[in-house]
Amino acid sequence: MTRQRAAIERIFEEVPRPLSPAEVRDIAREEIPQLGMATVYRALNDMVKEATLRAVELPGQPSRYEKADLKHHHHFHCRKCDRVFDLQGCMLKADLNLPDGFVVQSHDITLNGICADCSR
Amino acid sequence: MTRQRAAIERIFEEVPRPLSPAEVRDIAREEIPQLGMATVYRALNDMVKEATLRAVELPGQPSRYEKADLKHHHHFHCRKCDRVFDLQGCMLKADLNLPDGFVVQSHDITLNGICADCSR
DNA sequence: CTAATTGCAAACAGTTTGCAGGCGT
DNA sequence: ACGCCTGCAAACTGTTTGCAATTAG
Repeated sequence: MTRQRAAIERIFEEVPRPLSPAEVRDIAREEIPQLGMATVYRALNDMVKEATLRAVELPGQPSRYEKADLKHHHHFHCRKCDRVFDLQGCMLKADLNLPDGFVVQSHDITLNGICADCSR
Repeated sequence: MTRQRAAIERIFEEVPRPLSPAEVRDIAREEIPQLGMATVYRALNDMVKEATLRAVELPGQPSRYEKADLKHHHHFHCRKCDRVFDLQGCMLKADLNLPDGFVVQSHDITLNGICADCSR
C-alpha cells in the first residue's frame, strides 16, 4: 500500500461517478504531481481483478471505472462536458421478445444528452 | 468509384449485421487480396460522412458499421463468437424518471449473451 | 490527361510491459 | 534488508495521415 495507490482508492470513495484513467490521473496529481499514467492503469486493473472496481464501457468512449459494490443501474453521458453520471433503476423493458436461441446474460443502457450543469 | 470501394459498399448490402473494419477487410480480400487496411478505414469514414453508413459503437468493442437507413433498433453481442446482431424494436422503458435538468437526446442498448448459433 | 484513390509506411493515441531505482514493511 | 511498487521509456494495437505510384473518367 503506497501513497499513490491510497490516493487512487480514495478518489473512488469521493467522486460519485465513473472516471476514466485520465480523469483519475488528473485528480490524483493534485496530491502526487509526478504520478505516472502506467501506475494509474496498473492500479485500475488490479482493483478490477480484486473486484473493488468495475469497468464501465460505453459506446465510443474510453473505459470508465466505478466502485463494484453499486447496485444495478445505468449511465448518462453528457455530450457537452463528456462526463458520465449514474442513473437510478433499470430502464429495460420487461418483455424482450428475442429470436429463438438467443440467451441474454447482461445488458448495458446508455442515455446520451445534456446534463443538468450543461443545460443551465 | 473504384473496385475496392465498390466491393466495400457491396458487402454492406449483403451482410445483415454490423461489421468491424477488420471484418470488412477480411471479407473484401476474398475479392481484392491486396486491399489495405487504410483503404477500408477511408471508405468507412467517407460513407459515414455521406450518411450511407452509421457507426455502431458498443461497450468494450471496436466500432462496427451498418447501413444508415435501418430503422431504430438495438444490438445483441455474442460473447462466444463476438459477432453483433440487430434486434427488432426498442427495449427502453417508457417512463425514465430522470433527475431534473437532464435532457436525453438518444440512447443505446446492448444485450450481451450467447447467440442462437453458439447456444446450440 | 488530370485528378482522385490506393497501398505502403510512418505517425498517433491509448494501453501495456520491461527494467532499474526507490519506498514500504 | 528485501521485495513490491513506481516512473520512465519502449512495445503494442487500432486508427489516421503523407506520399509516390496507379487507376478512373
